[in-house]
Amino acid sequence: MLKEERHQAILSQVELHNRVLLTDIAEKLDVSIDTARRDVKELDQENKLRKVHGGAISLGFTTNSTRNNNIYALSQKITIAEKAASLLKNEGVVFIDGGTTCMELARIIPPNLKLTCFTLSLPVAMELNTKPDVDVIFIGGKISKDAQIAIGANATHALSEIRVDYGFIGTGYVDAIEGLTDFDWDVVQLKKAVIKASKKAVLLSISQKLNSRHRYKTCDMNAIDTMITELSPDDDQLKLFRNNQVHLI
Amino acid sequence: MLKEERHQAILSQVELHNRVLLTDIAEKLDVSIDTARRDVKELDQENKLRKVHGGAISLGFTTNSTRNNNIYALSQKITIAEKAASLLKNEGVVFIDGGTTCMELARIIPPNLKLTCFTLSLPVAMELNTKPDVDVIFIGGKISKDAQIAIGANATHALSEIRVDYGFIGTGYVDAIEGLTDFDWDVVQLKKAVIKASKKAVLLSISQKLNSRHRYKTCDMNAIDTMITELSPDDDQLKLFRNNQVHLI
DNA sequence: GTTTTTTTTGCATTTTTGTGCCGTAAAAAT
DNA sequence: ATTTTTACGGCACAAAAATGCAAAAAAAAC
Repeated sequence: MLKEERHQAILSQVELHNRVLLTDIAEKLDVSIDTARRDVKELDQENKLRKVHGGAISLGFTTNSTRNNNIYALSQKITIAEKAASLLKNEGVVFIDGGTTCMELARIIPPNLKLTCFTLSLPVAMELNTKPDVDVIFIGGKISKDAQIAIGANATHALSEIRVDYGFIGTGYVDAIEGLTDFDWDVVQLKKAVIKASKKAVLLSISQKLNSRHRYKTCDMNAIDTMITELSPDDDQLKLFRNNQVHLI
Repeated sequence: MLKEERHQAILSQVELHNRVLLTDIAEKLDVSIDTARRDVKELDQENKLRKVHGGAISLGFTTNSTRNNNIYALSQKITIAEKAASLLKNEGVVFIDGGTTCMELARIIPPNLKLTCFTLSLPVAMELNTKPDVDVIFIGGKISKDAQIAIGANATHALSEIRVDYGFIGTGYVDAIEGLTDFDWDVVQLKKAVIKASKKAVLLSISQKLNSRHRYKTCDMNAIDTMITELSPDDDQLKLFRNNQVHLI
């Protein structure tokens, strides 16, 4: 059997079953494990598949990073995400909310950092799932069409049974006096539950949201342990928030 | 024998078998290996075939495999998905599994069909979420890195509390006698739970998976209510499955 | 018809490539 | 912490490709 033929056979196996074991290749194509390994290695270098310990998996699984390039205020959100990432510790257990800012946080998690991440957000879960050393736990429930997060009693209840080191959350509106507010009642219920489940609640918010408010209240500012904006902590725009016992980063 | 004759003979061999060995050419056409090599080299330069170490392979053979960079056997999977979609009824409650075939099913759900869909798969949930009239309920749990589905006791238990009209599932391997098998133990546990939670279990599988088996068993064929392949129900390849009380579509 | 030139072919030699086996290192599993 | 599985480098052998050369065959020229 020609090498090229084997390569084709391996690729079709990978695409058919999404994964293949080296031992299976060796047996099926009647070659040694070493040859199977070398074949897979070459195909991996040609980007035809992805080699993993003990076998290979289809690229289709990993290349679905359809990055949305037109995120509002992306650079600011990346700044925030980087600050937030500095709080992450190896072997930590955290919650990551939905929303574009939290999505950026998920995206920049260093590849070798061991984490356990809870989330309610489908896109965040997908992104986290590309990190080899991150355990992802999705809190199930009915999925909200626009926010793409799980909502409802089921999700809220599931949150009541966990306790994480850090809960990274976003909010629609934030004000030094009114605290965190939003216009979606379901979402507010969830966020309350998240804050309760977090030893430390970390708010990620771009400065444009400061001093804005809406209908339903998530919590007071003092329920927030740390607030992260793209601004320097001693920026004038943050002076109203220094009265509260909130850490600014 | 003229060179041109040999070239024709080599080409016809390649077209017929998709491949040919230099040694076979030399023997069959009664020339030395060197001549065979030189012939193949020329044909390769004329782009009539592709020369590889030890022989030659048909161009179609390789371009074919590089073409389906997206999803393997996509057209077949769409055929299956369309058949599966015909089972969907308005206001129905169904479960949709992960995998590329089930993903196609999720994709082609008609926009005005009112459905409640349970799923364990992140990509399927994302896709379903784009349908305005589909209620999506994600069954939470630890997310499996490669399959991108929720696994574990939590998910299994959550499944035990629901009952859907149809459970559309995929499988890694299927055999008329051995039934459905897979090589991921966690996934098998999940599928068992899905089948239990379904009034009718519907298996979606392309014909290439027929008569293949692996380590762990999901269920016998008779646990499946309906099996859908891209083949016509009276196709010969399905004859072994007619003994079971499985509907074929 | 013969000679010359060009092309083709086969052979020997060297170089490259492919494959299996082994020992050890690294990673997972228990 | 120990055992099992998997990965990787080196080695050896075999198969194939490249190269150079010379003989044979075919084509062209005279």
